[in-house]
Amino acid sequence: MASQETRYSPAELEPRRQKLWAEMGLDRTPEPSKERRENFYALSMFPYPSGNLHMGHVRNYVITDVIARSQRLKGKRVLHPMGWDAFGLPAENAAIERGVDPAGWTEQNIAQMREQLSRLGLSIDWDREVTTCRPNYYRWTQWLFLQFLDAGLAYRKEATVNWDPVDQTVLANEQVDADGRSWRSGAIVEKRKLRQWFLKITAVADELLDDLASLDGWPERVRTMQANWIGRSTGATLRFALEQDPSEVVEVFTTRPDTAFGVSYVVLAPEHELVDQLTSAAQQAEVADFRQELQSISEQDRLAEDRPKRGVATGGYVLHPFSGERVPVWIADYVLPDYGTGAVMGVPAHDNRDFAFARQYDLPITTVVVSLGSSEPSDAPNEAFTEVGELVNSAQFNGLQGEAAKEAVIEAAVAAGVGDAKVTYRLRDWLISRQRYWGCPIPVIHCDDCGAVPVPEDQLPVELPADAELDGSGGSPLERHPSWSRVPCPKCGKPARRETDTMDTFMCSSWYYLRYTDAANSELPFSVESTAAWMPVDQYVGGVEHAILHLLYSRFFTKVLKQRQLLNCNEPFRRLLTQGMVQGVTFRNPSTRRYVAPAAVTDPMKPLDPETGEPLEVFFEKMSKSKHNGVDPGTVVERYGADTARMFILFKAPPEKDLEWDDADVEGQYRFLQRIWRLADGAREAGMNLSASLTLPTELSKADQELRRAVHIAIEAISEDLDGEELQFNTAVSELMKLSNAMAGSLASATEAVAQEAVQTFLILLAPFAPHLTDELWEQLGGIGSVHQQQWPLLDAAALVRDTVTVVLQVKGKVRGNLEVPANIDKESLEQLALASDVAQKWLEGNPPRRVIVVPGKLVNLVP
RNA sequence: GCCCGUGUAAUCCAAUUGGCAGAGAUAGGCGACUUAAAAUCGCUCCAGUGCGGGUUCGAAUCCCGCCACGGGCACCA
Repeated sequence: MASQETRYSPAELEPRRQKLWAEMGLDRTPEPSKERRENFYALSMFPYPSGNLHMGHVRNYVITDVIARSQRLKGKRVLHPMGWDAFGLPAENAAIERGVDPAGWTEQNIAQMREQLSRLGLSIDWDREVTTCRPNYYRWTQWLFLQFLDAGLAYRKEATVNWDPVDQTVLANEQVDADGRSWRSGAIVEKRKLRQWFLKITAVADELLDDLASLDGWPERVRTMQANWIGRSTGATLRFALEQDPSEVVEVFTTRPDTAFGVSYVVLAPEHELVDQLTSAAQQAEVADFRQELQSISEQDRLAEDRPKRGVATGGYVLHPFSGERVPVWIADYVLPDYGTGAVMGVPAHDNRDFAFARQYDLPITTVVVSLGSSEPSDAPNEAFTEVGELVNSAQFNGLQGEAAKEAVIEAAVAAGVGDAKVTYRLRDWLISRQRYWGCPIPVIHCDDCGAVPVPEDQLPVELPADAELDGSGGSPLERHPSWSRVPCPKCGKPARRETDTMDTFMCSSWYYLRYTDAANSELPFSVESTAAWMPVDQYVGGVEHAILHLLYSRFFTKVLKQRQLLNCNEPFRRLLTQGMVQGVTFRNPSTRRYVAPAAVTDPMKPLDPETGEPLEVFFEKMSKSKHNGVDPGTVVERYGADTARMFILFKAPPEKDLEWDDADVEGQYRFLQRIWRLADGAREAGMNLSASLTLPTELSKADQELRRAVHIAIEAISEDLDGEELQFNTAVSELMKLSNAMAGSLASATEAVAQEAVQTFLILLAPFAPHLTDELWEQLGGIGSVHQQQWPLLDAAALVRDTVTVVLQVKGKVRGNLEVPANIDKESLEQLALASDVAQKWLEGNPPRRVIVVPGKLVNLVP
């Protein structure tokens, strides 16, 4: 009879399996258990619905899906949801450019992306889908804003803020990069003085910083980035009274109160409010010129470190808080108005900046700290001594050292009423106002008599008007709307105006993971019970670009909601995996700097510019349209199937690392899955039936033992890769390949029960990675139910045991031979065997070794 | 300048955390099958782990000093 060979055809099989899963409700979240540890929350950072799924999304969601699927097989109740970060500028810009409706445009994109996502076979519970731009979601974003307002953590103030001239809105500090560019538009931001809404994230700065230590499931570098961003520094304020009016003081912040007696001058930021009062008549013109000049240069230039420090004397004097001596007051560009108190004490002997400044303007340098046990201070040091040490020239503080010196000075300052211990932060309050239409309206009404009045809860949501004019003419579209903002004051009923700013979209994404736990709740954003069951998220997966932004804001929300007793967890994300980028091969002509599309390159081994014939540079870069190096997930899925795409992405690189897209490797994965198909085909033809109940014989042949060993090695290794300290999908896939190689050579000749165990185990282990193929084969081989409803295989430690092991025989640390010995041999016998071996005879030349190192099961090292 | 990460075969990546540098894959070479090609199967070439020291019986792994690349922070008082 001819063989009934079948073909692996993902295009036919994958949609069919997906349909079955949907009918079975396989991805639905089970009722959570009361026992928290039975529940597992697997979460991907939700996407902005641009309408186009890209490879970065695929990598993100496939990683989370493997985790979700494997946890289900391990018997956990899994929550694995998906949603849309759907407010944002692209929708509004599309409206301006093409006259489309932002809501319709967004919904259409969501439908399109949901469709693209569904082709990947992700086990997502779509019943809990969350869309931040829909009133039934943003109603609760508004409700939460009112919680912040009620807690005194939301306030409006006039401040110098970052203005994005391209997107025509303000931005939070976190949304401006080190080069002063907007995270979205890339435009250099401008400074503007505006009245805006802020959330008081600084109120929990200490918790945000200190609790980083508890996040041992987070990458170290993300924790460091957050710590740097929060930037806590501990020190003191000292007050210097004005000479001409001792009731006024200049307050400085310093981390080195112990250097107080080394002050030669005080420097104010040019913007400091006391500058005018301090400036003498003689210095008026010079001070004015200097301030004028600073106005004309950009923030960037002013802050560039390599610039020489510049300043002018105000002609005014203050009095030293301890000695009462006159201290001249300067203004200088290196003192920033919005850090600390906007004023510093100049201690040139012990601060590099002050030292440079003092040198430049010939100001006195007084040494007041010397290194421990050192001699006399040098009169003309050539650099600042910035370490802590022993105080000299410091009156009653002489001889004190290090921290004790700092504390003594602070204590004395407090006692004399001239200073306080003080902690400052780099972190600023979160600016959440945006002058745009497509965002969540801030639920506040401004009344001339009552001030800023919160919209009563029963009037939420404050919905966006559907008929706002979006023509890009500048200014807030809500503000220009003829009627939307005109409402009566909820308190007094007089005509009042709605707040027309919308919220930063990061507000919407700071709590979406809580909504998933209780997505249909119409009474509250989420119940305490539902978050208690699921929170914190067990595994969060997303890009490292949110190391500060989203991840810091979400931690902030969590802490505030806990204080408000709306939530009972301290940190939202227990474990965090930051996946690397997906990069595409890029060809560039080094002389013209132009990117050449890979399709135009005839020989990828020796790439030449099709126009000029010049050789091209080849490298990998983040996929983008302008570089012509994007690979469309849809095309790949169409050609090879979702399982191949998933396998490739997981196998090609460790999850945190950047991944270089390579068509040849994709082919390789496709071939692997085809081999699996043929392997199963063979087993089926040989009559394998997974539902047949077979028992392992007590005596196994050598070959059977080897196959079982391979199976259980795979169970052990893959379990560790998926659930251990470090998630390693690439090695898990290679373990699967190893097992399949072992099976290919031995399955046909193995005892029936051993072969069945091997195939069954293999399919379950592979199921999280290639869910469609494995489910199909499971069915073809007569398995009961779906492969995804099975139990994760149990490790049989006995199967790993070998009768004999090969130990390495070293002489003086160099490998000189092997020894095949019983696995359970004791140390002494192993040593005897080693000494008696030919290798020992040959290399020791009859002399007894000085030392013998025996590592049981591994090696014997003879040291002559 | 400071902090973090990464350097292993032509390429992507492993290495039970101090124990034979190679598991897996891609590409290449050879062979089998084929009239031929593709597919498939089998075999196979290629590194002593970025560099220089050190600790150790033994180092990719630990320590010290460098280099390269990537990322973060940066006049923060």
